[in-house]
Formats: sequence, C-alpha cells, structure tokens
Amino acid sequence: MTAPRTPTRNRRAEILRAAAELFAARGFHGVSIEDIGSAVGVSGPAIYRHFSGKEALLSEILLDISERLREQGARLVTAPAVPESPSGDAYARAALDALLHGHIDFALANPALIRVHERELDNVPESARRRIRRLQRLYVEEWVTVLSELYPDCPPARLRAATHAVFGLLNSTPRSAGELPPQAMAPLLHGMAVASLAVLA
Amino acid sequence: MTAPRTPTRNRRAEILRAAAELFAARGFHGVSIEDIGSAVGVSGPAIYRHFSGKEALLSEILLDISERLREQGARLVTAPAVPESPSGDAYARAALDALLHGHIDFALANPALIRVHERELDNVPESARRRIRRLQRLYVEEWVTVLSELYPDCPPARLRAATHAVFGLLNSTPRSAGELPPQAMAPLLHGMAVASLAVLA
DNA sequence: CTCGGATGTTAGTCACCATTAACCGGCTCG
DNA sequence: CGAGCCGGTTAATGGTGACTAACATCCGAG
Repeated sequence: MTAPRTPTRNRRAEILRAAAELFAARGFHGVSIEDIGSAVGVSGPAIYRHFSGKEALLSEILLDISERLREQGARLVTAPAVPESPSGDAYARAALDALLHGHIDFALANPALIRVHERELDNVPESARRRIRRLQRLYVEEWVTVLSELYPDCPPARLRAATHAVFGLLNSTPRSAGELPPQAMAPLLHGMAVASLAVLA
Repeated sequence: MTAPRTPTRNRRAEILRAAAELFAARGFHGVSIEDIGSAVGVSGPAIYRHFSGKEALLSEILLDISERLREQGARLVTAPAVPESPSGDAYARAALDALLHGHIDFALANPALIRVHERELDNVPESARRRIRRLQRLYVEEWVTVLSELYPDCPPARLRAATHAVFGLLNSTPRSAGELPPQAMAPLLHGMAVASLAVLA
C-alpha cells in the first residue's frame, strides 16, 4: 500500500533540491523547466507529474525554508539550551545564542537556499507570498522578542532594523564562500553578530 | 557643435535610471525592453538608439555602481578626514570611518542600485562581468588594507570574510526600508559595523 | 533650402519556454 | 490475467519578448 510512494517522494525531493540549486545560480526566470528536468535526469514536462507548475515549485521551496527557520526559531527560544532558570537576562542571552547558532548553521549548510530565500520572493504568486511573508515576520518577531528583553529601552523599530542588519551579516555566506572554512566562519559570524547587537544597549 | 548632445545624454541617463529601478524591483529577466521604454515615455525599440541591448544596459549600470564605490573608497582612504598626521592606528580608524560613511550614505541614498549590484551580476555577459568583478575586488581590498592596519594579527582571509559580512549588514537597507528614517539608520549601521569588526582584535 | 544624422514609430521575425495533448510501459491489486 | 494509475516520453500550442526593418520627423549645418 505504501510501496510506490517512496520513489515518488524521492523524486519530488530531488526536483526541489535541483530547482533550488538552479534558482540560486541563475535566478527564477533564468531557469527553464527543461533545465530542471534534465538536472534530475528526466526531461521537461515530467516535472508536471509532480508539481502544478514552475511557480508552485518556487512557492514550495520558499515556504519550506521560511517554515524551517521559523520552526527552528520557535523551538530554540521556547526550549533554551540552559536548563537551570537563570536571571531574565541570562535566559535571553542564551536564547539569542541559540537563534544565532541555528541561523548560522542553516546559512552555512544551505547557502543556495539562503540565496533563493533572499532573492526570489517577488516571483511567488500572491497567495503563497502572503504565507511566506507571515512566516518571515514571525521569525523576525522571535528575534525582536528576545532582543527586547536584552535591550528593554530600545524601541521596537530599532530592534527590527538591527535584526534585518544581522540577517544581512549572517546571510553573507553565499558571497564569502571559500574565504574561510565553516569551522572558522561560524564563530566569526557569531561574534560579529553579538558585538554588533551590543550597540543597542 | 555640442548642442544635440545634451538631450541624448539626458535620455541615456534617464533610461539607465529607470532600468535600474525596474531591475531592482522585478529582476533582470522580469523586465522587458518595452517596460523600460514606457517607463521613460518612449516605447520599445527606441532603447536601441541608445544601447546595443538589454545586457549592455545592465552591464553599464553595474559598472557604474562598482566604479563609484571603488572610486569613493580610493578617494576616502587616500585623503582621510583627519588632516593632522596621527598615529597609524588613529589614521586607519579615520579611514575606516570614512569608508563606512561612504558606503552607508550610498546604500541609504540608492537602495535600488544596491539591490541590483547584489543580485544581477550573473546576468552580465562575460567580458563586462570580469571588469565588474575586478572593481569589486579592488573595493574589498581597500577595506582589507585599512582593516589589516587596525588588526595586524588577523589573517587576510578572515579580514575578507568579515568585510563581506559587514557589506551584508550595510546592504540590508533595501530590506529594512521604512523601519527607521535614514537619520536614525545611518548611525545605527555605523555603530553595528564598527562593533562587529572589533571582534577581529 | 536641403542633406544628413539623431531619435522615434510601427510592424515584423525568430527563439525560447511554460504548459498541454496524446501516447506508452510497468507494477500492483483484484 | 488485466485494469488502471504512476511517471515518463515526444509533439504541439500559444504567448512573450529581444531584436531588426522600414519608414517618418526634427533640426542644425552648409
């Protein structure tokens, strides 16, 4: 009863992975359905056996990324790494550390996804775009909530702007690829982010 | 003898400005020549009286941005804001400040150009791409040179990675548009950048 | 004047590409 | 066995869009 599903799922996932890679490299409009097909060894319209169209492909990719980030954010903030119940500040600091680690690991492990996530939202049809934006907003709010505990005198607009700036910093990974190995890049980004946020005090 | 040239230059500049705006909003492949024409009040193939094609348009936009950044970088570093000749460190610190100010002002004044500069390099034909990359590399090296005076024990690869990260931070302006007025955004970004670079010590 | 270049215009032309149609083999389940 | 879906294939089809052709206008120089 579930025998034929496994290959289907694999193929679907394969297509999504290949499409994300191609979109990252050449942009949504720079990639044809034929390109995506041949990247997974089938050719052209076979894609339509798995997805309703090119836009649906992009929508699913972006929804997946946004959902993964948001979910990871919610999980890390809710269940922080420090089991004891410390002072509010130490708690918030641990939560920020967790958010940073989660985001950095994701960005270093999936530079192509980060690229697509940053660049292609405009090409998603309206309804999916709304859902993606909602997830992104929730993710930003996770950060803002944590930061507002650390820097209670800082107005929210400033916290939001700083959060976007830190995302820009962390998401620089696709551009500085190869400069430094990930083992060196991760702590560098972490340190830079923490230091830059300290000016909010 | 020079009478007819002025309108031509204006039209050319008008087209470049409109094209950059459109490329920023919808991406290179998402904009048609017809779109660009009607944005400046002429329609369609009139563009070819001024440019050899769509790619030439993008090439010129990116070359101009890269050249402006690099030129500004070279100028600010060579002729720093502090006239007295201070200790090497203070000198380098002033140069870094100047680079930061220059980049931030540019990014806040031209978010669309920043966006195009970040996203569309892949769509430029090979020969122009090489020249653009060279300019970008030179600009990065300006920063690395200044930083290597401030943090002499830091390996160049690390300085380069940090520079890219700071660019990501500063170039977040198109994404956090509207969160904060530019008068508040500029010092925030400046402070965050300086603080983040301090971890290189 | 009037010639010629600079700028535009409108109507092709040609490629490319998303999507659909029509058709096919294999595998599972009855 | 055989019916039917699953996942593929190759040929349309239709639209879009870059670029070219052919033709008009304006305007300054000689």
